Amino acid sequence: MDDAISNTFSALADPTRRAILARLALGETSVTDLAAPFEMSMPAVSKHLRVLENAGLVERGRQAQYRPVKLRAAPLREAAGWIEQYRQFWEESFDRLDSFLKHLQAEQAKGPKERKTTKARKEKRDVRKPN
Amino acid sequence: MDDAISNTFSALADPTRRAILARLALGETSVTDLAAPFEMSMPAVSKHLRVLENAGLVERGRQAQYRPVKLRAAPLREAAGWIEQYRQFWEESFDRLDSFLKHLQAEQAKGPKERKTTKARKEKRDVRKPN
DNA sequence: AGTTTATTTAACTTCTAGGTTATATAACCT
DNA sequence: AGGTTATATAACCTAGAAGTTAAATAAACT
Repeated sequence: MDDAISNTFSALADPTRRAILARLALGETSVTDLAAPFEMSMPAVSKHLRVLENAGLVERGRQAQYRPVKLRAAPLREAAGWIEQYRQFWEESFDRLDSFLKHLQAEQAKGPKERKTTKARKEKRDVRKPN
Repeated sequence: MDDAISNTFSALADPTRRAILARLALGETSVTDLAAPFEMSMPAVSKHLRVLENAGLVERGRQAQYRPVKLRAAPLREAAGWIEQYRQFWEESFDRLDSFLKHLQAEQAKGPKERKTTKARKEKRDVRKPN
């Protein structure tokens, strides 16, 4: 895992971290505060915060002994962007393929000769990590 | 990791899997096809597909020896939903907090007595895994 | 029936994520 | 200076993720 989006999604994949983010939406606060609702040690929370920070989802300040944690929305834009870029396409292609396959099955019922996946293999194309 | 959203984000956190999904947006295809662009073994890709399937992002059919892989958009809706639910709030709160903190710092410059985080601790509230 | 093609399963390895406890650092308060 | 509070770091453990190779399964083609 080294690219930004992977980091973002990975950070969001943990319920504790999502809860922390949700809490932070209510406002900036201290690490101890953030840790309170969870049945886990402070260092564990500290690590989660480190993950969130590495993903750029969170920023840390300093006020006396406190290291207030603050949200950063930028990576969220990226992540949401990635999903949206495909999602609506997928919703379409889901329906499109669905009807297409029904059509194909109806055709195969008559003459089961040509195999769709064989053709698909021929038009193989290099789709290497389009991120 | 056991909840649906965690599974979805976790599945999306891998660039190989995102590439597979991107490829599938072009249409349903076979496992061999999907594996082709990657420098990894078939079983590796098979495992990735299993992950995507467990996350509900993909559905598998059967046509002869082939197990065509097809997209499912539902979990994407959920994931995008989760992000959007907070994102716009975060964008706001980011600005809100920013100006708030500037105001606070200006105040502290005069009389550095009250600590913001101390107050925050008192109004602590149980935000246990709101998913 | 035997071979080829497509895919999965099994049995491993290696690395990392997420947790622990114990200790260190840093700033505040007497 | 000494004690308390807030947080981070170190050192460790365990489970699981991601990859490998080798073998098993399933359907097609002669």
